[in-house]
Amino acid sequence: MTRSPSLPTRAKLTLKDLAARLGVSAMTVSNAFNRPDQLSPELRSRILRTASELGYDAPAASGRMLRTGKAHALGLCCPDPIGHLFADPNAAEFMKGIAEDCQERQVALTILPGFADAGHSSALDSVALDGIILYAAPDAGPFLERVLRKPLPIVTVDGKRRPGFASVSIEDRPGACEIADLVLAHGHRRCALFGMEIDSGMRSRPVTFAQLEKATCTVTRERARGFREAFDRYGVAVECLPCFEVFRNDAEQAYRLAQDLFEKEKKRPTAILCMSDRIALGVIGAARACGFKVPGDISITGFDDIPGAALSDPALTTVRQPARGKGRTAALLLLQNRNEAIQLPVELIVRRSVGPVPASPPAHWPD
Amino acid sequence: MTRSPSLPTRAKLTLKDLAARLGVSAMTVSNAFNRPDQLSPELRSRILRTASELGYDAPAASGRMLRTGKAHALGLCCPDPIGHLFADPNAAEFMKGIAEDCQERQVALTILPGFADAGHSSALDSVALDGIILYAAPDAGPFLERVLRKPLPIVTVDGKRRPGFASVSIEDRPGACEIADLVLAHGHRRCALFGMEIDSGMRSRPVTFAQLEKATCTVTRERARGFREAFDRYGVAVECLPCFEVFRNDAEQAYRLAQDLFEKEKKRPTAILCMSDRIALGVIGAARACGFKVPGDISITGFDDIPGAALSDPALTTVRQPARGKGRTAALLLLQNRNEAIQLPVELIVRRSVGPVPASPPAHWPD
DNA sequence: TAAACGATCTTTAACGTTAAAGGCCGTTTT
DNA sequence: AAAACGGCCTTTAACGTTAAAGATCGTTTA
Repeated sequence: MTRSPSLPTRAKLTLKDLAARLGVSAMTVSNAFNRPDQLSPELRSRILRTASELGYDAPAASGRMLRTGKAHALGLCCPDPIGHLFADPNAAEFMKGIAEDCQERQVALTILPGFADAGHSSALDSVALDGIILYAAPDAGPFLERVLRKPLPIVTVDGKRRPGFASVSIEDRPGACEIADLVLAHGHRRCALFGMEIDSGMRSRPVTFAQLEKATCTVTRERARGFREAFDRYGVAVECLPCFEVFRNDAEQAYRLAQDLFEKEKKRPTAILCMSDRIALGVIGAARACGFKVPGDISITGFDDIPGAALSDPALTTVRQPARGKGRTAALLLLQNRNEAIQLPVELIVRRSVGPVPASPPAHWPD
Repeated sequence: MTRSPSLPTRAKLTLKDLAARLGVSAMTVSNAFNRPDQLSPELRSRILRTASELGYDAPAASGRMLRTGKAHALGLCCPDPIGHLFADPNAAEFMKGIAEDCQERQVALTILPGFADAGHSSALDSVALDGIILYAAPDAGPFLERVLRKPLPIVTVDGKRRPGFASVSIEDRPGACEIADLVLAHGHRRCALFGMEIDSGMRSRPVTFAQLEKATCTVTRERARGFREAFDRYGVAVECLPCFEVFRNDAEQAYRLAQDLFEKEKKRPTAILCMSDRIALGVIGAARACGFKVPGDISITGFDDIPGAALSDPALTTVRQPARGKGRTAALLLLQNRNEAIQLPVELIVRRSVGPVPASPPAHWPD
């Protein structure tokens, strides 16, 4: 099936071809497209008309890029599979923020695929970009190294701050501390902690608090430390709390881990602190599936304040982070070539998922 | 703040510079990166080592692109603001599908910004791409024209099929017909219809069925026609049904329109057919806010089967479309340069949001 | 022993564009 | 009348890369 039998075949035309055809210089044709003030209106319209007739669309981007050095595209690097950016509501909000800026400035947003394997064949080297947003990268690893070597402006988001690179992050630690404080102030002492991934190992599992605190994933680590600050203040030994690592921030995995916890754990937590709303939503689901009332039997908190957090049942008490603002800020730093480290504020959002410690434990729970 | 004071300043190095420094030809350096079999391992490692020392990262993408003609990127064009792609669950699933293919083939996914205004300055002309996925484009308009003129492989998704262009769509009409049939088979006759946008006018409003049927937005139009087929079969005059256009498929807008309908409309519908799950979810919310039971008082149906559809209360009866498969297929057609028109099947998913016509109308509803 | 070969590296010539400088000519300034 | 100017178009020279063909030389084949 041919493209369009009626139209003149789109043999690849260039500025030069057009120029030859018109009897003008290539430069003049270029100017017709890019700098209307550089030639007479008549000639310009003649050029554009002929271009249109011949099926010449516009100066080729690749030639222009080589010459001008501008790719008109911002790259987004993310160690997780790309689908994650669309599946995770918090990531999606972040992307929306970037997208808004890109839209305004007429710059494309290029999502880079993760690595297939080693070797120099990765798309990272083949795609033309004006800058890179490195999202949620772990503290180290070959992926990171490769990206950081790129001779491009780079801004790291939700990652370790690196001297010489722009960065955007949020108040992970203070936020975690504040919400843990809220839970502790309600009298809870026996708590369980659900965190995001610790490193690039792909699994969900029970872990120690120390492991969370030493996560190579910055966000996990910082939120863990925030939790510790609050627990320390109340004299609660954080090492004794049951902790869990949830792979890729997935609600279902959190659901399963929580179910396990509810079924097996002897010491019953009266509150569960989750490092993300997605996890919290999964845990709430598990709690209800096991017959517990939230917050009557168990209090549960989240982090992020994703759009669904207010709509859950019960509405989730959480820490709001400006995910979209994070995206806008990152794009802005890149587009304005500003090398700054910016930390955005968070806000405690008290809804209905935290209550006082239940007078008596749920009947069917072993004490 | 300088980038990295300790490293040698990243003056822009080229293959040539490196080659000169090493005393070899530029071609050999190029081969060191791209075709290891073309030179001795010793020389290659010497080259790579020196490159690393000098801070030469990899052959510049812009040069490579010009020479090879490959951009290693697929473009995504969407007439709506980019944020939509992340906000709309169905669009997000579609994007995930594309992303999966891109990931596998190590191709980047470039999201193009919509148009700022007229003129040739749009990113569409400045960004290098290997192909374009045109998503949910209306049947006509300047945006469309511009995109279709591009001398690139193009696949239209959820849009009008055009001779000479690849396309991917789903069974919108049969799906709509089938679910309308289900509702009618339950005895419902007095129905209301909620559709997506009709054209690029940005508003939500009551419309006539004829307007829906003539929408320039292909999906809206096709689903309307599917509805008509079913209603015709049952001898129900579709022209008399209250219809609504919901701007940008937004749940909140649907909520408001539905509230209006419940408050003002004399003839009370016993069923509401929505052209998307998002709309349906909004309508369900409005129904409950007005004190109606679903499906006790009103039956409500959706379309798409987004992830949230099964989780809503009541679980939504809807038509499942393979949104992710749509994405994969589109990317595949582009990457394999296949010029085909593919229509993917849909499936009726019966859950709990459709019931029989209530024996008596809700007490507080005027008859 | 001559010819063919393979491994390794080099040379040449684009790929399509645009920044910068230059030429030409009619008009205005001094 | 010479000089300066501005409008309009052209020339030149990259931008950084790689496909294709060529050179060189030691080794294998006929």
